[in-house]
Amino acid sequence: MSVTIKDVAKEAGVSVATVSRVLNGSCSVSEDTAQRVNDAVKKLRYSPNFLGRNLRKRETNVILVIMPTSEHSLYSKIIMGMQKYAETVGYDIISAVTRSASTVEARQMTMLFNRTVDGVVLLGTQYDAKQLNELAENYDIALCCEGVEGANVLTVAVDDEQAAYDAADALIKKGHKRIGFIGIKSDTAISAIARENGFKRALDEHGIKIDDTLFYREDYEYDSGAKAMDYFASLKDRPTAIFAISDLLAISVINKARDMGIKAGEDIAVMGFDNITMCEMMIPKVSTVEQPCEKMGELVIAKLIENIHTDNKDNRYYTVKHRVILRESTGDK
Amino acid sequence: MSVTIKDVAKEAGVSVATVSRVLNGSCSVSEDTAQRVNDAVKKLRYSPNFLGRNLRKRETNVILVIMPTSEHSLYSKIIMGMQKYAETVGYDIISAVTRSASTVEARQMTMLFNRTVDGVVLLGTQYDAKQLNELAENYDIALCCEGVEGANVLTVAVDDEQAAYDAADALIKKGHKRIGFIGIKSDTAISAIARENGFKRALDEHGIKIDDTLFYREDYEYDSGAKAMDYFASLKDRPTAIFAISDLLAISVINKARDMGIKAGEDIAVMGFDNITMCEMMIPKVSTVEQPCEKMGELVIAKLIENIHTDNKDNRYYTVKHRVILRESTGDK
DNA sequence: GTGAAAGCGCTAACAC
DNA sequence: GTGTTAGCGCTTTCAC
Repeated sequence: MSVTIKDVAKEAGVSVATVSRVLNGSCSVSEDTAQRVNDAVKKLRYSPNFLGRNLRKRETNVILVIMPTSEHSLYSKIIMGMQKYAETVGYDIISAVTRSASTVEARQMTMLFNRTVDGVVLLGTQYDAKQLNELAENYDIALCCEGVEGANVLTVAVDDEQAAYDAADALIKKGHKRIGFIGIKSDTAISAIARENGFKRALDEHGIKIDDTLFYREDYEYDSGAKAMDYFASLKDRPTAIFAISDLLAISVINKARDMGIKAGEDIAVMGFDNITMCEMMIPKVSTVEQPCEKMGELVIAKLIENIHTDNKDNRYYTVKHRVILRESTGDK
Repeated sequence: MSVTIKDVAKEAGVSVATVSRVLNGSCSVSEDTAQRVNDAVKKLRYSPNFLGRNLRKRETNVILVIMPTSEHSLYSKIIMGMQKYAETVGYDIISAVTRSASTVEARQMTMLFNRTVDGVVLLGTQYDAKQLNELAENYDIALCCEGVEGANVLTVAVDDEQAAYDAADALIKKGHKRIGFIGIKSDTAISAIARENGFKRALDEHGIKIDDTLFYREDYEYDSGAKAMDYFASLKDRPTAIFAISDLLAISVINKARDMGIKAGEDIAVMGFDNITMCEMMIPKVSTVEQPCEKMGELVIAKLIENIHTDNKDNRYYTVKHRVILRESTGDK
């Protein structure tokens, strides 16, 4: 049915070895034979079977990205960055979605174990440090966006602590002293923890006392932002600003506030985190902390590919530069 | 380095054939040996190399989804539906992004040619009917979301003509007679053309004369919605409603209108198309036509897998049910 | 410069 | 019920 290297060899009147040489750009082939082979390839519309090639070469030049959801423009942008870079070095990026289920994640990891892919990037994972370290011993894996405490695995992420510090700092410099914080309940999500720590440090360094009633913690679901707003509005002394550790939460806050007759950017300042595409499409446009998505994607793939080709694995934690972006939701233009 | 079926065989004291039988659930293995093999597998942490397996079986159980962008929740949802279904039948879905470049699309298609995947679903494509028909002769491909005129290729999509008709019908029934239409300039995007046709038919059947000045056509970019709004606002007799063939355009219209002091849902009705996640997060919430994403994903994968396993290819055009959803942007609740 | 042949890891037909 | 072996399509020594 499908045409193989043998067919091409027969058609060109050469051996399969020669065909292989031509296809892989070996120099030790006469121009004349190369021409004949190329003609045969074209005539038969031959496309080499990568299962055979990869089996032989023991590599696939494919990297798998595993993520909790594909409905997050942050991830889309990171993957875009990965692909742009991968393309330049002859790799392909494919992706799979876990829906945050560890069973699904484990299933998808089999593509790594069974050599369907050369490496895996985890954009948030259910694995713990111990499991990751064990995996990293035998396979090439990397974390992106979200590190794992105690994991000695190649990681690329922003400095969440400093980023949250800078966000809070920006709010404080605008005169806010009562700032509500929206985080998540978790002692494993280290980005969330770091963001809370950075936020607290900013208050601290500016001599603002930490008021536990101004902390609302639930999860990343859209509704949680509205619930937080409900809560903050119920306080006798409402905060004048709110910092949410994700844009989606911030957007939910803004919408909920409007329902209550409170205008974000005028009556209350709201700052998110991530700089998802929607931030610019909202009214008001949402202030946030930008993660340099394409950069992160590029870096993690570059480092992972290096690891794939060496025994001396790089398991460092790379930090990329964030940027506070002030827009209408904090009263800026 | 990596452990193979041979190692397991040696460890268990059996032949590789027996190991293979145990792994693939052949019944003709004694419980005792099966136990020994399984023990060996566990002990050595063996995971079969799928390159070898797939090469031999001439299939990979992987389907590739190629799409123009990953930053579109419509696509994310469709892929989610694909994955949920694929999982139940032992297939994996992987995806790749073309950024609407035909060269990138062609490059990614090589994964089909070189047998890295068993089939491909195109979520919008740069190929024309002739090319698709040629491809479909030798490979298993399907279109989803967006058909191609004249392509005899398995396709799953909504009935765009009827869907747009229903959307316009809903606006007309609310009393609107001057309805602006935002489409795109293209004579190849058949969904866009069908939507325009459906829109016109609705006007027609309700005895509303078609006014060419109420048609604005550009592209799917976010900014185009704002430009359209600019244009419509400049008309001496402004339309009372606007139907955009994508939610993003509708959202852009709503935002631009607000900048102009025109409130969507009160001063002007706005209806989009797709029912992307953002529709529910906007203020006002956006009325739209829902495409049953998960259903579409499930159906196209089911049919494609059927095709993979038969010589009698199904190249029908399957239509799935759309649904008009009225929300605040058309003055509904 | 080119061909013959081994072998990547696996499955399946064929023996026994 | 189990082992031997051919071969999937390819790359890469090793000859010549």
